[in-house]
Parts: sequence; C-alpha cells; structure tokens
Amino acid sequence: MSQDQIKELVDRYISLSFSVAKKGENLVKCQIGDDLTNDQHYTLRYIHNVNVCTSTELAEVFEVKKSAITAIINRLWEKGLIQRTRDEKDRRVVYLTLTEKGNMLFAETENRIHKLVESLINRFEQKEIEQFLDTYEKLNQVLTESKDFKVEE
Amino acid sequence: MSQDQIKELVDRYISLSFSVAKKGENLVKCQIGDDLTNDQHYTLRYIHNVNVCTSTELAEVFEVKKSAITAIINRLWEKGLIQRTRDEKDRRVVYLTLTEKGNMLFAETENRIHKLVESLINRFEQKEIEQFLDTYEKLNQVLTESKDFKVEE
DNA sequence: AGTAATAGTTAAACAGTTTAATTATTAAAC
DNA sequence: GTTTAATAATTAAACTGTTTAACTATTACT
Repeated sequence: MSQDQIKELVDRYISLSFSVAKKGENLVKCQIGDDLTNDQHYTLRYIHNVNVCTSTELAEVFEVKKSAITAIINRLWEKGLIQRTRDEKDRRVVYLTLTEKGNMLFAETENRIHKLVESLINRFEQKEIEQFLDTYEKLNQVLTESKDFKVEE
Repeated sequence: MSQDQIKELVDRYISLSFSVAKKGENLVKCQIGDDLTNDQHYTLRYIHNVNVCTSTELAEVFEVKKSAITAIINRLWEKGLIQRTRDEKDRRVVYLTLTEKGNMLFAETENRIHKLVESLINRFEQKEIEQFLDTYEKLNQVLTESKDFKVEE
C-alpha cells in the first residue's frame, strides 16, 4: 500500500467514525426519550447483562474514573432504577443491581433501540452485514490491544 | 433472515458500536494530549477543512444547538486558536477561521491521530478495510436518511 | 415604517468527567 | 496484635459540553 493510499483510508475512517458516532448517538437519543440519557441507558444495559456488578467494574469497562461512576449511579438510584447492596463479607464492596422498575424501563428502551437498529440493518444484505461485523469485531480487538499506543518521535 | 438471526446481528452491532466508540475516543484523547478535548479537535478539523464557516453551519453539522457552538468556540477563542470576523455586508454573520496558532496545533494533533489510525489500519488487509469502509459509508448514509425514524406502536 | 426572520450570544441548569481528599474496611508486615 | 498498606466507594470542586429560554443586533418582507 502506498503512502497516499494509506492516507486516504485513514482520512476516510476518521471522518466516517466521527460522523457515524454523532448520528448514531442522536438517533439512539430519540428512541430513549426523556427518562434516560444515552450513558444512563448504557449503564443499565451493562448491569442488566451481568446481573450484578460493582462501581470498580463499571469504571474499568467504561474506562472512566470511579467517581464518574458514582455520579451516574447516584442519578439512576435517585430515579429508583438501581439498588445498592453492601457485601456482608467485605463491607467495602457495594453490589449494583437493577430494581424491578429499572428492568422495566430498560426493556422498553432497549426494545425501541432494537427496532431502530433492525430498521437500519434491513437496508443491507445479510452477507454484507456479517462481513462488516466481522471486521468491526476485529477492530474492537485491535483497539483493545492498542490501549497504550504511543507515537514514536 | 429469521427473527433470531436478526436479533443476533442487532445485538452484535449495538454492543460493538458502543465498545468501539468508547475505545476509539479514549485512544484519540491519548494522542491529543492536554491542550484540547476531542470535541475541540473535531471543531478545529471541521474549520480547517472548510477554511471558513459560521456557528450556524457548525451547529447543523454537529447536530447541536447554536449555543453549544458558542460555548466551544469561546474556549477555542480564549486559547487563541480561532478568529472571529464579522461580515461587512451582513453584520449578523460571524466568520470563523483558524489562527496561525490554531493551524499549527491542529496539524500537530492531527498528525498524531493519523499515526494512531494508520497503526490500526495496518493490522488489516487492504481489501478488508476497503470493504469495511464501503459498508461504513453506506451506514453513514442510512443514518442520515433515518434522522426522523420513529418506532411504530 | 413596522413586523418577521435570522445570526449569534448570554444565563441558568444539568450530565458527565477528572483530580484530590476522605471514610470505611480489609490485608500485610513486622 | 498493632501498625501500616491497599482497596472500595464517596464527596467536593472544577471544568466541558449540552439544552432551553430570553435577549441583541441586524436584515428581509409587506
């Protein structure tokens, strides 16, 4: 691959990833409505998937500081969507789970997002999506491995 | 495509897009350093590409309200990276351009991001990237057309 | 001339973020 | 065993980015 070809691919990727991220976020926000923010929904999704977790775990997964998690969990807790339970063995630990209300709201919201994504996916051939997702998955892996990428001077 | 197949593809896409976005943002942030935020860099990139623009144009492109643009432009202006010039014909309009300093900082930062993305892209076959970007581009188009998607009840 | 619309800003309020300090608890060292 | 480390979570202050609503200045319409 020549330098020019690489530069062109890099440029294309950078502007596409920016544009797709912005537009995707906005569309998701429309589906979620006013009860939750996107980040709050993502948080509910994670807890829903793992069933139980801690702030430390969320901070690692979302790659933010624990105090950022405390803030977001506080807001979900104030809305009655999340339960905090202290570990009786190790009383430093607080387990996070969804309340009944949290589960309901998540299910509703997730359903709308599913319908949105389904309507997007239906615009493609199955084969094309699968290829796309395969590369996307690989990209996700490469991003994980590049976590400590440094430009050599 | 069966319902289950669709559901699986949708699930895969949702979690991947979330994960890739988060990790990508974090990697970019590492390259940008402490002089700029990601959004500030994106703003500089847009102005750099079009050379001259207005707040209204930025608000449309970024899909945010104009007051959000005022805030971000103020911060870039305070750092001496952006120039504001009133239109002499229509004195309501303010043209935004990069200052010398803005151009320099953008070039430096963009260069580091380019090297990052290049290192990512090099992990793939050229053919695979091109296919991926083609679908990504189509997705971007579909997202634009879906701007007013509503779930039918 | 008088009313609409447009471009941009300001102010208040909120979500999400970081850094630094703090509390409570457990683990390790000696 | 007591003291020192480390860990889990929270709090407080500060900042960025966002929206809504009100406002200023200017231009366009009728």
